[in-house]
Amino acid sequence: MKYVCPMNMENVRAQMRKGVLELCILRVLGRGEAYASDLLSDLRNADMLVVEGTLYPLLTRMKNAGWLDYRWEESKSGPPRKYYRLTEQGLVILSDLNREWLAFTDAVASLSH
Amino acid sequence: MKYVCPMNMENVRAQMRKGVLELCILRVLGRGEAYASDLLSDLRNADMLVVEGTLYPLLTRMKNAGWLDYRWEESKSGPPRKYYRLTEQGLVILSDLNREWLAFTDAVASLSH
DNA sequence: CAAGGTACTTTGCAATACAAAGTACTATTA
DNA sequence: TAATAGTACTTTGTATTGCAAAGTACCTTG
Repeated sequence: MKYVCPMNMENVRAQMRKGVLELCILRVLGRGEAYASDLLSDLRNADMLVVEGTLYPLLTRMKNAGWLDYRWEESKSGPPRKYYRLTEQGLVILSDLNREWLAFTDAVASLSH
Repeated sequence: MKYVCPMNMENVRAQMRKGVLELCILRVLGRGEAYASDLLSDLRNADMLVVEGTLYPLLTRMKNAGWLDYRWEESKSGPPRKYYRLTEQGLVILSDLNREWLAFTDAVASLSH
């Protein structure tokens, strides 16, 4: 069975999003703590389409890396929520990634001509 | 064996690059035809680290998608080279991706606050 | 207690970047 | 001409990870 290349615009858009998801999550959390649904709506409002199956594992990875931690909070309308916030290390990473992102967009711009 | 999260800065940088590699390649080819080594040095000059094992399969995928084609050219110092250039469709895709990239950087910027 | 909504988790698959090894052509040098 | 080095393209195997979809669990409402 021959491999078929799924090269198309929507796929490329998705690829772009992948690379900066961490940065985007850190940025949103830089505004204050939030739980997964908050993050999902903030990211979607910014046209950064994300689904649960992507976000939850990513939050777990970032938490394991020490960038985030969370506290449980009871909800009036459902199960308890994990409210994530930046750790001190997460703040440093956010600032590193912001710098990285600037350098990166410059690099892409330099290829325009 | 427990999965260990490789969440670190270098990995995130690599993720960022992945998403825009197609765009960068199209941009370089927008300046004129080029073969793989040309592309590698242009991309590296722009700090977009890429290795052969990444570039060659990607060029093949883009060619299969109809974005690129190539012609063979003899070389005085080695085996013949595949000179890639944008197809008409590739030009359209490049302009689409440029627009996409603008919208995308705006979206990321909107998350800053 | 059944149904529905919310929140978090898990599983399986597909896409793909990369390292590393492989194939092949040309020029140089002994 | 045989060996070596340089260049160019290809292939293979592995690891990462986004996503769809299904699963688990908690809470409220009728």
